[in-house]
Amino acid sequence: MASTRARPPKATDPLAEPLHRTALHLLRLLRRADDASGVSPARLSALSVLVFGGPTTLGALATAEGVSAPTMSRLVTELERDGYLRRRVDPADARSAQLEATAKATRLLHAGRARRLSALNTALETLRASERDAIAGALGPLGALNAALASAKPRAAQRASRRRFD
Amino acid sequence: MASTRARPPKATDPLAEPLHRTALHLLRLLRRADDASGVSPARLSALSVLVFGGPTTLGALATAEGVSAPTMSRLVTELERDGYLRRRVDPADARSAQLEATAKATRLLHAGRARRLSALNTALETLRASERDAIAGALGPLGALNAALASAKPRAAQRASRRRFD
DNA sequence: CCAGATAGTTAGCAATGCTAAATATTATCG
DNA sequence: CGATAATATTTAGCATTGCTAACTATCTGG
Repeated sequence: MASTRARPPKATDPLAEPLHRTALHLLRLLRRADDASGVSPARLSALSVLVFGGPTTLGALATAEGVSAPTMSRLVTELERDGYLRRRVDPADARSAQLEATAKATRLLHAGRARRLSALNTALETLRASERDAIAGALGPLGALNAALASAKPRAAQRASRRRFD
Repeated sequence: MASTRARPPKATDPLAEPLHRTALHLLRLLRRADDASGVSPARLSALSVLVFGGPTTLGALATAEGVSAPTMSRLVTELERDGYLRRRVDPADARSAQLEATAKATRLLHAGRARRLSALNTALETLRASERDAIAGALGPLGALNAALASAKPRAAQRASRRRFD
C-alpha cells in the first residue's frame, strides 16, 4: 500500500495534473484534422508561419519554429520545390532572402484551418452555454499561465518546436 | 474545386481559435520538462503506459500509443535492452508476452512527472486566486469538449499517438 | 583589402513512423 | 489428425524530421 507514498510534489494545487491531461487530449484530437492536407507536418507548420505571419528569412523562420537552421533549410528547399513558397533575394544583402508563401500555400493553409476550426466549433456547439462561458473565462488566465511558464523556463528552447498554426 | 469554398467557417464561436492556440502553447512549454530524462520521447511515452497503466501485451501497447506493431516492437526491444521492461511469456500462448515495467522505469517516470507538475505548479502560483478559479472551472467543460471531439471523429485513430503520461 | 561576423547549405547520423513480407503459434474445420 | 486460417511479433527497407560539424558566400570594420 505504499502507492501514494511517491507524494505528488505539493498537492496544494490540484489543477496541474488535470490541466495537463486535458490540454494534451485536446491537441491530440485536433491534430487529426491536418492529416488530410497531403503536406508533411513540419512543412505544414513552417508554411503556416509564412501564410499567417507574412514573409521572413530562413533564419527567422527556423527560430520561430524552434528548429535549427539546417533543418529549416531543408524544409524550405522542399516547400520551394513543391511550389509552396518563393525566395526573394534581398538586393541589399545577397546572403539571405525573404521567403514568401505562394497562393497555393495560402489555399492549403486556409482549407486546413477551416477543417480544424470546424471540428472544434462543432464540438463546442454540443456544450451548454454555461460550459462555453467557463471555457471562455479561462482563456485569459491560461494565457497568463503560459506567460509565466515561458518566462520561468527560458532554458533550452530546442525541442520546443511543433508550432503548426496559431 | 467547387466543394471546398474557403468560407471562414462560422465565426460565431470566437472560442475555437484562442483555445487551440492556448492549448498548443501550454503543451509545448510543458514538454520541456521531459527533455532531461535521458530516454527518447517515444520510449518514454510507451513506458508511461506500462508504469501507470500496468502490464499489457505489445499489440495492446501499440494500439494505446497509436503506433503500428512494428514500431512498438522496436521500441520495446530497445526499452528491454536498456532495462526498463521485462517480457513475461504467457504459458498459454507463446505468441505474445506481458510487458512489465521495471523498478528502474517506475523511478524514471515518477521523477519525470514530478518535474513536469512542479513546473506547472510554480507557474500556477504566480496567478491570482480568481484566475486559478477560472481555470479550475473550465476543466470540466473542457473535458466535455474533448469527449465531444472524440466521439465526433472516431475516424482513423492512426496518427493520434503521442500519449506520454496521463 | 583582410579578419571576423553572418546567413545558409552540405554531410552524415539518430529517432520515429509506416507498409510489406516473413515467422511462429494457436485455432478450426473436415 | 492434419491442412489451413487467424494471430502476434519481428524483419526489411524506406521516408520524415532533428541535430551537430564543417564549408561557402557575403557583409562589415579597420
